[in-house]
Amino acid sequence: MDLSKTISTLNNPVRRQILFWLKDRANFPPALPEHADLEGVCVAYIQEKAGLSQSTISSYMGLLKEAGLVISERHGQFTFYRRDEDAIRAFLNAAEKELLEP
Amino acid sequence: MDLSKTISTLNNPVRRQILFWLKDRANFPPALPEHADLEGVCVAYIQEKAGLSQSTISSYMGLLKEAGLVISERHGQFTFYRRDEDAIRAFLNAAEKELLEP
DNA sequence: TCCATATATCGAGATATCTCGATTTACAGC
DNA sequence: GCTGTAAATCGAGATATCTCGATATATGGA
Repeated sequence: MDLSKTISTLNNPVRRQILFWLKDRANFPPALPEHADLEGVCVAYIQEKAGLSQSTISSYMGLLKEAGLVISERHGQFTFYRRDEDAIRAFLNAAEKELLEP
Repeated sequence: MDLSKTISTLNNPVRRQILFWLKDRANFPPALPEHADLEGVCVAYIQEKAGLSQSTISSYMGLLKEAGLVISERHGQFTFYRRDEDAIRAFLNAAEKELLEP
């Protein structure tokens, strides 16, 4: 849990929005039939929703992954990203611990 | 509670450290006798502890104040800064609400 | 009023972040 | 192998942040 790294990753409205959208698969177009049983959302869908370039979203997802906030899984040509709920909770706990008294 | 603004204020190790130090007055030199009954720490003490320039610390304290994380009170030539515990808790609650499922 | 001290503000150079388009890599299917 | 699609990486210009020293403002005391 690198608090500094996580905070700087979250210090961007688009990355926070992506993390928010990833709470619910229904925020994205339905998965292809052959991906029906896979968790996560592929980069192209996230990109379309966010309205930024493919390269930007790819690197944003890389940052979110480095910070441990998402998990990625490759299936064929597709990379699927999903939230790491445990890591997100761990970040919030660490932030509380640092910020709150005593 | 402006989450974006608060996060970017916290996206700096020195500002987070200051907020941490302010948990305990004992992290700073003892107050002058004439300030014994006042809450908070003056800029010069914070500056000395942080080891950055006076102007930098003054503007950092301004940012922390703008973000609502600290409260300032002027007494004579001195400005005393102290944590706003309620606002800090409010930030953590807002962060949880945005980040956590559902 | 004049001076000293505490803090705030200003202007600027160095560094980091944002975001893009172009290119590269990885993979699937023919 | 060749082609097409998905994603990752690269290089760069625009913008923001960091941090400083210099200056301005506020206040208290001689």
